[in-house]
Amino acid sequence: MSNTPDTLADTIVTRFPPSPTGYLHVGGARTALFNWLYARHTGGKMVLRIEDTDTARSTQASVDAIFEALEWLGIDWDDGPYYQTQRFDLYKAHIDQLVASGDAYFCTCTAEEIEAMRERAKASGDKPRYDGTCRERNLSPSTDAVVRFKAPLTGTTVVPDTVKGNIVFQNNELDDFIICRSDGTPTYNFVVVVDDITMGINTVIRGDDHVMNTPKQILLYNALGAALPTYAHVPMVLGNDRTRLSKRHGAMSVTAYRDMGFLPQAVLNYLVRLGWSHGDQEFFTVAELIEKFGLDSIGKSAGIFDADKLQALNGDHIQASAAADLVPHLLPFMAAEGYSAEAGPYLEAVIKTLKPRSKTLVEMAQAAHFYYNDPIVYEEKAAKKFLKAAALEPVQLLTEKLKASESFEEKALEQVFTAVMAETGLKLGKIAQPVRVALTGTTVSPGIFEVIAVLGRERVITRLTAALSYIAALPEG
RNA sequence: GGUCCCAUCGUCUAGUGGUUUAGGACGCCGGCCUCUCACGCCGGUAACGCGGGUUCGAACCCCGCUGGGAUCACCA
Repeated sequence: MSNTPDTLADTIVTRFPPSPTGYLHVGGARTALFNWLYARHTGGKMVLRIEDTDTARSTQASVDAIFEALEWLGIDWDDGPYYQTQRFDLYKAHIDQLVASGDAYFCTCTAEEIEAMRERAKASGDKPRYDGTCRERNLSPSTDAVVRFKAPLTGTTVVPDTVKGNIVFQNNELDDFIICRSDGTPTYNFVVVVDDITMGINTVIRGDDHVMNTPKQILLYNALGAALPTYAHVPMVLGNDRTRLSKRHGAMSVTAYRDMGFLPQAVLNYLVRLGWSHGDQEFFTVAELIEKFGLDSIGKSAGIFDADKLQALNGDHIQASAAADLVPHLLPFMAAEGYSAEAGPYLEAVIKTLKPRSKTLVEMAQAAHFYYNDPIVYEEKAAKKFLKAAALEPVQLLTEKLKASESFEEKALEQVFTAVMAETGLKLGKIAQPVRVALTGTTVSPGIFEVIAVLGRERVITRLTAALSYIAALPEG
């Protein structure tokens, strides 16, 4: 790993810095996606950085979960993963630098004293913040001292933001925030800046819940003598109650959507459209996104996560996918449904019949069950309505003709049905429904000719014969 | 409460002063297609938060209000 900043000034370098305190949720995934798309779009690079300085809450399981989610989404990176806990020496050096330059100082105020300060400020209607007790005391390092950044008391700090324009903060709203805890570990706002500088990050795309941190970070850039990155604070993704996404909003983890039968490209497509637009276009392939994504058409207002729309989009992506490409995604869901299938022409033919009628892979796996399920178990209502005496003659006739038919192509099958209709005088519905129940166990399935063609002669004859026996065994009446 | 951000159909959005009776998508409701359910197609429902300006003309520009959100740690 290298700490050399990228020297190619016009190469875009973005980053995705998750903190491993849980799974990757949809909001985080969108942030990763925007950074990734922008890097890919510009031919730049994306850095992955694990922000694990909160050792109490960070877990390896979370790190693994994040990798797993990113991999499923197809989001990769060019540099890293870096772990902040492995960079403490670097942070320490920068803290020393700021202390030496007079931009930071040691503070020995206790938690109680700080608390009292806040109470006093609140009582007098002021902003509760550090009052600068140790600011000019020139204290030396000691075991219980923290290091505070010496923030300017007057003036303004402006955050130049690509999405929101210039955001102006009064410096007297900021206080001397802590950059190094009494246990010697650096704090978030500090490590982010040191990392972004040393990793050569020149484009920071993140949720706008970070805008309040940005002036502090800008002050740090200034003190460290580094050039500011381009900022793009993207509006947040909210739950349907319009508040920050959290546990109570139900499924939030990216992998939960994988497990519910969503395609990664559909999730990506949905997420990118939540806050970014390209005219009226709704459907995008990943390649198209890379080609078209840009910071200029990111919206300004927060968006609400809408599972219905995701599902509709998932249906579109299923429909747009080649059957062969769906195979590896579908197989695990078939296994979960309790039956096994194997990749091959049969599965692909099955998928073709199901693509237009499936919103998720779970639905598809459920709907595909009958193609593999022998013998067919009839749904009670379906059997009662269609597998009765009246169906005996046409189904018998159809079975005979099917046995004799040379071809099992849909065209030929249609002719067979036409012949049966002519001989029995029945309409197609009267014949197709009993056959559908005989072949699938239900009244709902893909087109009857499709089903017969895909199942093939052997299965069809076996199932029709079984249905005939079933009807024959029925008690009179 | 302070600070900051935001404001077009229920939701995601197009729209950057006149081409707008405000378009698309999801959802919802009808209809068509039809061997079932879907798909598809056709049609419908539904929005510029309010009040002031600026302008010959405002969804688009300015101000105020209201509403919503974010954030205020020795978390990240």
